[in-house]
Amino acid sequence: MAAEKLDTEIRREQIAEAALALLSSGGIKGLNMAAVAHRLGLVSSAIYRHFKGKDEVVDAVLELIAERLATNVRLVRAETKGGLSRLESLLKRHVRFVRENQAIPRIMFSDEIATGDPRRKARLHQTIRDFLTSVGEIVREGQRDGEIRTDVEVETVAMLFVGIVQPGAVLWNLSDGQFDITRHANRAWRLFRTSVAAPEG
Amino acid sequence: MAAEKLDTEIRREQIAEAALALLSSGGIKGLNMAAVAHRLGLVSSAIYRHFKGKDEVVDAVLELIAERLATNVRLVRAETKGGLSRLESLLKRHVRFVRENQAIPRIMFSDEIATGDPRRKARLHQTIRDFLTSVGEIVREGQRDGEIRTDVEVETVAMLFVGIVQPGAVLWNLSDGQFDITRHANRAWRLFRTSVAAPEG
DNA sequence: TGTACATCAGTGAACGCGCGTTCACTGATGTAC
DNA sequence: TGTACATCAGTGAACGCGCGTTCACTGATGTAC
Repeated sequence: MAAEKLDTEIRREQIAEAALALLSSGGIKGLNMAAVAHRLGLVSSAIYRHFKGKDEVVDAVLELIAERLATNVRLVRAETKGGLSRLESLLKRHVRFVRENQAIPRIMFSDEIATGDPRRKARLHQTIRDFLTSVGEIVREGQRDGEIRTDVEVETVAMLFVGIVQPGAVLWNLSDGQFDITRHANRAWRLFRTSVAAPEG
Repeated sequence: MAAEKLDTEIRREQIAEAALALLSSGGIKGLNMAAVAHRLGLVSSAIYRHFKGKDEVVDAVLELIAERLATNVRLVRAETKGGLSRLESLLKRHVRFVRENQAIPRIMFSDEIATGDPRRKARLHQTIRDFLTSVGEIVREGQRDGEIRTDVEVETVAMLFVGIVQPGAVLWNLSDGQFDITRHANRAWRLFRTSVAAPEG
C-alpha cells in the first residue's frame, strides 16, 4: 500500500501546492499534516521526510505565493506597455489569482501565519511591500509618460490599487462565490482610472 | 480564591469584550477559553455558566463588532452633514476602529469564523453588507445633493471606500504598527475624493 | 550481466500537548417565612 | 430581625479529541564491484 517514491525536490513542490490548495478551500483550520499528506496519497509522517515540520511547510506556501505575485508582475510588464494598460492588466491577473487562491487574502491577515515566528511575519511583510513596490514602479513610469497625474503619491496609488480587490475578495469569499468580483473589479477600475489619469492635453 | 460573582448578563458582555481584545492582540490562536477566562480573573470552566460553548462566544464577538460598525455610522450621521463630509468622518472613525481592533480585518478573512457553521458565515456576510449599504446610502444622498458624481455606481464607491482602509490595515498589522495608517488614509481620501466628487459648477 | 550494499521515501503505531468541555462541589446572595 | 432554603456563579480535577511529531521498520532504487 506504499505510495510511489519520489525525489524530495518534487515532493517539496507537491506538498507546498497541496498546502496552498487546502488553505484556499478549507482555511487555515483545514491545513493539517494529515490533510496535506492525504491529498498526495501519502501518510502524514511522510511529510517529515521532506520538511522539518509544519512551520517549514507554511513557509514554503508563503514562498509559493511570493513567486506567483512576482510572476504576475513580470508577465504584465512583458505583454503590455504603458502605465494604465499595465495596471489594468495586472488588476485582471490579480483578480484571477485571488479567485483561484482564496487563501491569499486570508493568509495576509491570518495569525497562525503572522503571529508566532517574527521572521515569518517579516517575510510576509516584505512580500507585500515588494508587490506594492512593483505596482508603484508601474505608476511612476506612467507618470513619466504623462499618462498618470504627478500630483499624487505613488505609494498611495499603489495601495488604492490593491484596495480595489480586497473588499471584493472578502465579499466573494463570504458569499460562497455569489458576489461577482470580476464585475466589481471592472467597475472599480473605471473609477480608479479616472481618479489617477492625467487630465487630457 | 473565588472571583466575584456577577450577573450573567454582565459576564456575557465582559466575556465578549475580552474575547474581542484577545482576537486583536493574539489572533484567533490566542482566543481560547482559558485566556478569555484569565483576562477576567476567572477559570475556564466558569465561561460555561454564561455561554454554551466557544461557538457562542465567537458569535457574541461578531455581534459586538456589528454593533460598533453600526454605531460609527449612526454617530457620523448625527454629527456631520453632507455626503463627502460624512464619508470623511466615517473614514476617520473606521480607521480608529480598525487600529483599536486589529481583529476586525482578521476576522473577516478568518476561517475559524467563516468556515464551519454556515449560519455564522451568513451572519458575518450580512454585517459587512449592512455596513456597505450604510456607506452606499451616504453616497446616494451625496449624489442627490450634487456633491457626488452620479455616473458612478453607489456600490462600487462604497467598496472602494472600504478598500481605502483594508490594505493599510494589513501593512499596519504586519509592520507591528510601523506603517502610518492614519497618514495613508488621509492621502487616499484626497485621491478618493477627487475621483467621486461632482465636477465644479 | 549479476550480486551485495547503501540510501532514502514511505508506513503505521504511539506519544504528548493544547484545549474545549463536563461534572460534582463550594459558597455567596437573595428570598420566604 | 433572624433562620432555612433555593439559586446560581465560580472552582478544579478529569476526560477526550485533534493533531503535530517521533521512531523503528520496510522495501524500492541506484551504485559499487
